[in-house]
Amino acid sequence: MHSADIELIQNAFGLIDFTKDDYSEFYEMWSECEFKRGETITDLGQVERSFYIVKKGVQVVYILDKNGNQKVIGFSFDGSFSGIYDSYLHKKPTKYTLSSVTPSKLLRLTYEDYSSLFDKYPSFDRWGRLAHQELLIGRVNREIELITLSANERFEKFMARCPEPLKTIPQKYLASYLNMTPETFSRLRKNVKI
Amino acid sequence: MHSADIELIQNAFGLIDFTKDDYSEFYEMWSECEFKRGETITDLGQVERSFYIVKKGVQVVYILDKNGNQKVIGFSFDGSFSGIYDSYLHKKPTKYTLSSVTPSKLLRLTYEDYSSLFDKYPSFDRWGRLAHQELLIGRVNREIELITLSANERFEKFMARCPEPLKTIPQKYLASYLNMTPETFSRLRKNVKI
DNA sequence: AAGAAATCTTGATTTACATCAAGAAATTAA
DNA sequence: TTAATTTCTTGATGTAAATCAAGATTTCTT
Repeated sequence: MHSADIELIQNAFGLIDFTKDDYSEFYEMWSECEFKRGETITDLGQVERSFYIVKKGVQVVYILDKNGNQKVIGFSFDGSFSGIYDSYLHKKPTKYTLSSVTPSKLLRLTYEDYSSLFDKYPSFDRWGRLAHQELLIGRVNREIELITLSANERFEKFMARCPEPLKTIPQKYLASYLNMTPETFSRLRKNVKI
Repeated sequence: MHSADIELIQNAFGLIDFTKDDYSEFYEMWSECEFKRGETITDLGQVERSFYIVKKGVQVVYILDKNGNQKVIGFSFDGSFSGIYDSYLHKKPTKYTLSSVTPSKLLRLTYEDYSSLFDKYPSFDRWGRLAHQELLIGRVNREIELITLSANERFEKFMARCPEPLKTIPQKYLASYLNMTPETFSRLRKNVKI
């Protein structure tokens, strides 16, 4: 475990006070893995075995609708968490696919290690409460934008705050995340208010 | 504090082991309040001061879109939590309105008492982590349904699992929650696949 | 119980965005 | 570099659901 990785982990778990306890056992739980451009990390029907921190690259979680179209649920990239969370926590086959959009390096934590954290280090429950609270609020905000805004408004609002790593991936993923077709996305980009 | 209320609280905080500690101080934190049919509980622009457990009645959280249409984000009813959560936690004016659809009795907990819980009773952090985790998964599932399903599919899926208390409120609220107009909802009810 | 208010229904019309199609541009792989 | 592949653009057309409108029904209020 290199110091750069330890720093990455500490940043990802920002609400934990890492000066308080000895967390060496926690750091040792993580192992590195790599995925190629376009590689599927966790496929539909599998049980998610890992919780990830992204070292490098962009990953996408999508679901297939009944016409076989990919519907992007979310992204992960440098510094953020990744994985298919409900499958991981409930140990049940996933409806989603986690795919590596660009070549990626991830730090992986198994479910067994993840769950052991909360008994081993009491402060992780506090982290979990606050982290999930913020994730929940973020998800509701996205839901509001999907419900209340037009395609054009969703486009403009998203582009105004688009994280740097997402500016490098094919636009079809952003279009899908914004719940519109690549054609619509393309037209909005040219500022043709459709 | 009556024993029926204590039972209600214990059920709402299902993941807490109430046999382990003395929670009398916790029970005493709650106070009862009532709202009339159609009464606004927390209005747009206010800071939410309360976290609620519903004793009786149906409440709705909605946001106004730019045309002034109510967009229903969620419901609460007998036994569930209520309140405008992000405003409560972040102490900032809300974009939403919390309104009492039917005459309601709620048990209220102030933010000060809520936040004191986690230091007073360590097991509440565990509760918070797991409760928020499940809320998050539920919210993502709703998002998926909004994105991947047609109005007809959303209607059928929702009606198949519609909680009893919601069967008594005006259909326009359900329609809005399903992100469709009352007219569309009405047509789907007659099984006219539009 | 009667009147008022809100809600629901049904049909006609509109519209935002999807779909289809095909060529242009960019990116990847050899 | 060049061919192959993927992605992006642009126009023409289609459609699910919204909007508009107005009468019918239900629910509240007194």
